[in-house]
Amino acid sequence: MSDTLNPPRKRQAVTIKHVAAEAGVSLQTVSRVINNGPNVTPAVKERVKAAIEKLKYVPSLAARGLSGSRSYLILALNDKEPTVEGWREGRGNDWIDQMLLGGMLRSADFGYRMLFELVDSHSGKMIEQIEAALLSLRPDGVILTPPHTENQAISDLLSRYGVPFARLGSRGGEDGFSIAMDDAAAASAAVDHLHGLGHRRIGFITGSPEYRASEDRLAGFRDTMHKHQCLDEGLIEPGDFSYQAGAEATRRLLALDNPPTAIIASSGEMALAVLGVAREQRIAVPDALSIVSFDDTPTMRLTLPPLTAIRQPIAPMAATAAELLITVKNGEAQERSHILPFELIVRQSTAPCPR
Amino acid sequence: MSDTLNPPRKRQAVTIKHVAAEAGVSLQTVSRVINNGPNVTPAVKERVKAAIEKLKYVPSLAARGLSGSRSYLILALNDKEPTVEGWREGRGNDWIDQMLLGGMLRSADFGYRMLFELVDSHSGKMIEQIEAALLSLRPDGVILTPPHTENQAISDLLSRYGVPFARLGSRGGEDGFSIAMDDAAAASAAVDHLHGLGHRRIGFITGSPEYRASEDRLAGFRDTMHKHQCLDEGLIEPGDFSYQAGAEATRRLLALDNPPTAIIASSGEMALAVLGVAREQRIAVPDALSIVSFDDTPTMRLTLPPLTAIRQPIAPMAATAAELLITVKNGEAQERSHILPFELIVRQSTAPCPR
DNA sequence: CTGTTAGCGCATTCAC
DNA sequence: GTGAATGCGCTAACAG
Repeated sequence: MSDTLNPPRKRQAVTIKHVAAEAGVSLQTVSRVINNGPNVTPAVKERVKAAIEKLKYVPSLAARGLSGSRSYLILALNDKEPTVEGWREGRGNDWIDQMLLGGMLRSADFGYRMLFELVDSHSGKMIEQIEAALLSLRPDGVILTPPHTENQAISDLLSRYGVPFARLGSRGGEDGFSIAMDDAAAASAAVDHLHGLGHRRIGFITGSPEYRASEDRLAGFRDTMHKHQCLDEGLIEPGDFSYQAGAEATRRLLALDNPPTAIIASSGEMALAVLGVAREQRIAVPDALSIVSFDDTPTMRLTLPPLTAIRQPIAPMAATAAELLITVKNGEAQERSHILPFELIVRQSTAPCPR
Repeated sequence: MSDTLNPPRKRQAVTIKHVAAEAGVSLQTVSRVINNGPNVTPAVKERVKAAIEKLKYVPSLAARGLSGSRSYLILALNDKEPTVEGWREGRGNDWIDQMLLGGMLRSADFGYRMLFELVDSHSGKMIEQIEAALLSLRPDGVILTPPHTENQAISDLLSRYGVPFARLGSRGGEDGFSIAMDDAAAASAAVDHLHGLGHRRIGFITGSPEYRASEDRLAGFRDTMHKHQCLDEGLIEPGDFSYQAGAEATRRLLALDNPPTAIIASSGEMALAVLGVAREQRIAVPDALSIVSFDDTPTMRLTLPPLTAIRQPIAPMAATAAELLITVKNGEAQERSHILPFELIVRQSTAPCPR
C-alpha cells in the first residue's frame, strides 16, 4: 500500500522540540502557548504560534494524555444491546444520533474528542467493561445515557475513580451532573394541549418504573389533569416504553365503557403502538382518538398521521454535558442539575375532541 | 463532585510494573504477554495473566501509543455537512449508523477502538483537518466513506503518511483498500426483478456523476436492459442523489408520451422523490408505477407503500474495512479490492406491469 | 515571565 | 527465553 516495503512506523515528524527550536524558546514555553498557559509575553506567544503554523505542528494526544492531567477525551457510554438491535433492525437510533450530534460537536469546540462506547448492561460484566475503558482511556469525563443514567453501580464506580460524569435524562442523584428536560412540565404541556382541544378523558400510558423520568411524566400528568378537574385514575395504564406494553395498555384503555378520547404515551414506541391498535380497531386518528408521543424520532414524522410529540432536547443535553465535563474545575462548586427546555411539536395526531 | 477538594489527578493505579512485581518477572515479559509476543514460557505466561487478572490491570492506551508502533485506533472519516444536517433535521443517518455498527464492533473484537470524525468537505481546510487528526491521533488505519472515498487528495495524504486506509463504497483507486458491493449487479438485479414482473419500459435516474458507484449502477442498468432488449436511452435521466433532482427527473419521465411503468432511482432520497411526485400526480404505486430504491434506510420501510430496495452491505463493509486495516502486515501483499454481496429487498412498491 | 529537570506507562532495541 | 536500558512527546513541578 505504501511505496516503502517495510516502513518503520514514522515517529511524529514534528514535535514540540522542533517548534521550540524554530521559535528559539524552550519546550515549556511552547507547551504554555499550546495550553493557553499564563506567563507568556505576547511577542513570544506570537513567535511560537508562527512556528507552530509554519511547521504544521499538532500535539500528540497520546503524549499529552500520558504526561499531563488531561486526556482530552470524553467517553459516552451507551447500552449495547438496544443500540445494536436498533441498528441491525434498521430502525436507527435517535438517541444515539442526537447524542453524537450534540456531544461530538461541542467537545470539538474545546479541542476534545468524544469517544463512543457500547456497554453490555446485561452481561454482568458491565462494571468491568466500564472500568477497563476508564483505565485504558482515562477520559476526562463520562456521559451516561439511559438506562445507565440511573445505575448506581456505575455512578459509584465513576465517583471512586474521580472521573466527572453527567447523567443525561435524569434528575437528582448524588454525584455527577444531571441534565434533563422537565418531564413533568412536558406531560403537563401535553395535557394542556389536549385539554385545549376539548379533551376531558385523557388516557396515560406510563414508562418503565425504573426510569425516574417515568414518574415525573406521570406526576405532571396527574397534577395537570387534577388542575383541570378531569383526573380519572382508571385512565392511567402501566407501560414500559416498549411497543408490546403500549399495545396492551391501549387495548385496555379502549375496552373501557367510557374510553378516552386521547392518549398520551410515555414513549415513542408506545405511541406507535397506540396508533397500531387504533388502526387495528378501525378507530380514526385523530378524528376519534388523539395521540401524543413522548419522543420525537424520525419515525414519528412518517407515520400516518404524523404524531404530535414532545421533543426531548437530546443534542443540547449532550452538548451541555460535554461542556460541563470539560470545564469543571476541581474545587469549584457548580450547578449540578440542569434542566433544558423541551418542545411540544403539534402534528396531525391530535384534533378537537369529537364529543 | 469528588470528596477530595483538589484531587491531584490520580496516576494510573496499577501499571505494568505492578503486574511484573506481582508475577515476579520483568516489565518486558508482561509486555510480551499482553501483546501475544513470542518467547514466553506457558508457565510464565499463566503467571502473568493471573497477576493481570488479580490486579485488574488494563494497559494505558496513551502509553502504548506513545511508545509503540500502534495506536489501537481506527479513524472513520465522514462528511460533516450532510451528517449534521441529517441529524438536525431528524432524518437520521443510515450510513453512519451502519458504519458505526460494523466498524465499532469489529474493531472492538481486535482490541481496537474506532473513532468517528466529521470532516468539512466544503471548508477548503479539509485536508488540514484530516492531517491534524492524523498527527494528533496517529490512527493505525483510516476508513473513508463517500464522498471522501473518491477524493484523491485524501488518498494522497494518507499514502504520504503511510497510514493504511479503506475506501467504502468504491471500487478501484490506486492506494488503499476499496470495499464495495457490486453496484452493476445490483442494478441488474433490480432490472431483472422488474422485467420478471412484466415491465419493459423501465426508467432510470442516475446518481451524482462524482461517484463511481453511479456509473456502475448505470452500466448495470444499461447492460441488463440491453440484454432484455428493452433499453431506451430516453428513459435514463440524470440525478444527483438528492430529492430535488429525483423529483425533477421523475417529472420528466412521467411527462413522456410513453412514460415508464417502473422507475429505478439510484438513491433512497430520489426514490422518495419518485414516490412523492407520483402521489402528487395521482399515479398509483405500485399499480400504475413500480419503484425500486437504491438504498434501504429505515425511511424506506415506512413509506406508503414500503419501497422495494437494494440493501447495501454497509455494516459488513465497515467491519471488513476495520479488520483489513487492523490486520495489514507491512510487507504482505493483500487483496486490495473487496466486493460484498447486496440484497434486493422486495416490498410493496413493485408489482406486475399493468399493461 | 521563562527555562531546567524529571517522569508519565509502555514498547523497543539490545544484552544476557 | 528473559531482563536491563532507552526514549516516545509531552506536562508538571520547580528554579531562576
